[in-house]
Amino acid sequence: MSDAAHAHPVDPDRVAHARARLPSRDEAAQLTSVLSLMADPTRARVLFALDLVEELCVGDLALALESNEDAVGYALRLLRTAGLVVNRKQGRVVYYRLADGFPEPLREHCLRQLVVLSEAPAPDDG
Amino acid sequence: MSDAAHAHPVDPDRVAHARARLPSRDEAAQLTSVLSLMADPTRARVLFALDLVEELCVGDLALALESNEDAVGYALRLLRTAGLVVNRKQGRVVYYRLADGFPEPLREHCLRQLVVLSEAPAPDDG
DNA sequence: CGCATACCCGTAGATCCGTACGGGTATGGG
DNA sequence: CCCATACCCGTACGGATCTACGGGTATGCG
Repeated sequence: MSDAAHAHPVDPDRVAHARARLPSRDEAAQLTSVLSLMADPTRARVLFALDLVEELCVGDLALALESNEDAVGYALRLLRTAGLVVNRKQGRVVYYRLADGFPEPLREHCLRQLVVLSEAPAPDDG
Repeated sequence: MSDAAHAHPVDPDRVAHARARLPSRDEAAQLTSVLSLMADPTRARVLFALDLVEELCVGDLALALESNEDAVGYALRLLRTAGLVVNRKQGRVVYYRLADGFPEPLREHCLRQLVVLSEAPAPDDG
């Protein structure tokens, strides 16, 4: 029977405590959707690049990432739709930069911090 | 032609600058894999719950999340494989808690901070 | 020893995501 | 006016990811 958990909570107190403070599944989905946007190599590197040089057009972005325009274009589409980046059109060229309201703690503590974390491997399964 | 970007960089200087400092695609994949682990409603709530009450068995976790054992079991498997949570077996019951080396900044600045961010909607596409 | 519980694992199915491709629009130059 | 450039969009395909299901192992109880 995998469909249901046990009927007798082992720690009813802790279950109630967690249950009361836990974000709802809908709230969790909302905040994880933001996280999902950075949880992709291409998008993460796009954000890194824009953080480094402030502004870059699509073609240069593809060059900097050693990627192609398709991948970068798709990444920018999602980032733009989410409002994490904004664009400025000058002639035929479209320049992208991080949005003014780009989450500072997210950039500082997620992206940059994760570089450090990825260098510290996790212990094996128990 | 979507396969290649333009041959003439608009800002060769910025391209070179970004290219030199950018994490490689492999490094990016490694750090985004960590991010991907939290970028799921079930796993994020599991981590939230364990952060709140320190220790919880699988069944109680499913109760607290109002989920089923399958979803929680799968979430714990990935979290455990990645070394983000550890388990302790007492009799038939398996208790889970956050790993000792669980990234503090990740918990503090990603999970908790994202709750605030999710409440500030992003502007529309430009 | 036989049964129920608590959890784990492997597999199949559905669903989502990222990439590749073709075509379209707007700008700029000859 | 015609063509090349820079970028965007819609579609189709391959791959990854999550869920659901059946079965397996270990513990505790009578």
